[in-house]
Amino acid sequence: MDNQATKMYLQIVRELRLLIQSENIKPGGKLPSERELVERLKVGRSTVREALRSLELLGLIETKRGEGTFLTDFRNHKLVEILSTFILQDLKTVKDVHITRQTLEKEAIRIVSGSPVLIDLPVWDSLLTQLSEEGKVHREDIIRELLILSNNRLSLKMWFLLKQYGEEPYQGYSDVTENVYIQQLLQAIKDGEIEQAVQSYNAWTDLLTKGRENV
Amino acid sequence: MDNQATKMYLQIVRELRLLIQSENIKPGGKLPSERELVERLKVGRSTVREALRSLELLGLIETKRGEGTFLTDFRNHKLVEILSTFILQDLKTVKDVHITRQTLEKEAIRIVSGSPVLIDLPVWDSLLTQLSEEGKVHREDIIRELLILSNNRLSLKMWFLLKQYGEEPYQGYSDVTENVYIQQLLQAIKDGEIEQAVQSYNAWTDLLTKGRENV
DNA sequence: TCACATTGAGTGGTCAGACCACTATGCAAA
DNA sequence: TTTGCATAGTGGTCTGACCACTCAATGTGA
Repeated sequence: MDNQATKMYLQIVRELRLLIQSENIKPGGKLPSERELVERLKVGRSTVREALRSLELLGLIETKRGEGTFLTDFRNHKLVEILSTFILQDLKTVKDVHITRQTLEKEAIRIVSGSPVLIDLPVWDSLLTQLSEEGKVHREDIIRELLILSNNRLSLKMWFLLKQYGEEPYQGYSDVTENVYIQQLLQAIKDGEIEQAVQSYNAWTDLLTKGRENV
Repeated sequence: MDNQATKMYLQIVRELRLLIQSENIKPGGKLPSERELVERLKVGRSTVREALRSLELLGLIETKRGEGTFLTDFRNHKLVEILSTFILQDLKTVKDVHITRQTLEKEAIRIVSGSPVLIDLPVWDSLLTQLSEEGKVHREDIIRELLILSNNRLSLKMWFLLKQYGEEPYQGYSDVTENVYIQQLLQAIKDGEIEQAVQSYNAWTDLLTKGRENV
């Protein structure tokens, strides 16, 4: 019936976004019933429900049996609002996604490197050891550790989202050069050398990005 | 059949996690087909699909028509736990919002200051003039200009959102000290002195934030 | 009139079955 | 051996049917 590459339920998620906007449905407000959405969007109910379930798991909507579906009242949960734009709207420019993501990563590096407590954690030595013994450490493992330690859940959450919705631009590019940068980064963090750490990060990232086209 | 308060599809999400663990399905690995899950979990296929769709929107799984459902290629299944935790309870602090926002602002400053083209724009002189003549420039005007010039729509959008949904911690705090920092910032941008610009920004922001803590 | 019980419409929750579109696989034909 | 095609298996979608629940209109008895 529908050869679209984009899956129907994602289409519906977008439609819902527009609907909420055009009908000015506010947090706590009621959305059209599933059966009404079926008519208006000309899709099956199960498909509508797949879209709604996804949004519910994300905390964007709330369903009450016998009553209806409601926009989550996130007056106190602004996080959700931010997440919703990521999910509901298209992040077109891949480049923007990558840069923003790198911004978050760099800030995490700055925060961690600037914390006397965090730079003394054994994890850095552990990673350095792994690097020298196994010859490889996954980029994501390091970055994730940094984001988590920087202790900003909002940033961490955004990072996850950006990571998911922007394709991974860093291919398995393991070679000696990369390992040097990684080692520099880890060492700089250990030493609390903030700008040196960022610089190593940049060099590392540039190396991995270079393999790609002039995006 | 099921009067449980917990919704079935959430139950299935949990079951899936257990299943992944017990069968040691690794990232990239294949999950049981929808029809097999129906038999094993004794539920309807649409219910299974609701659970799968949610996980897909979260980026935890990936589905390929004609092939099957696969675990997204994460390094650690710890990610799943972390994400789940986020979904279940959204602990956010206003502080996180502010810090994340400042991260975006600082990156914009770095980008603009590092661009020979951007630092030569007349807008900086214009703002400096306004500052000396009128004795005041709105913080938001400057920051917005920076964000826009940094030419990253995603960051700009995120910034707007954070600004809108996180309360504004910086209110009319105009005094001589603040103007000094603003002037330093603008001058540093003009000169292309990246770190000096960031430093001025930090001092400026600290000043405004400090005034608020006493409230 | 008032308080309470009943009923019915509307809504989300779940299930079963039916197609469709796509993919991989194995077997038969060249 | 290589090629081509039929087929089984998979996700994608739709339909219709119940169930469980909520709410408000309705009805009923004191």
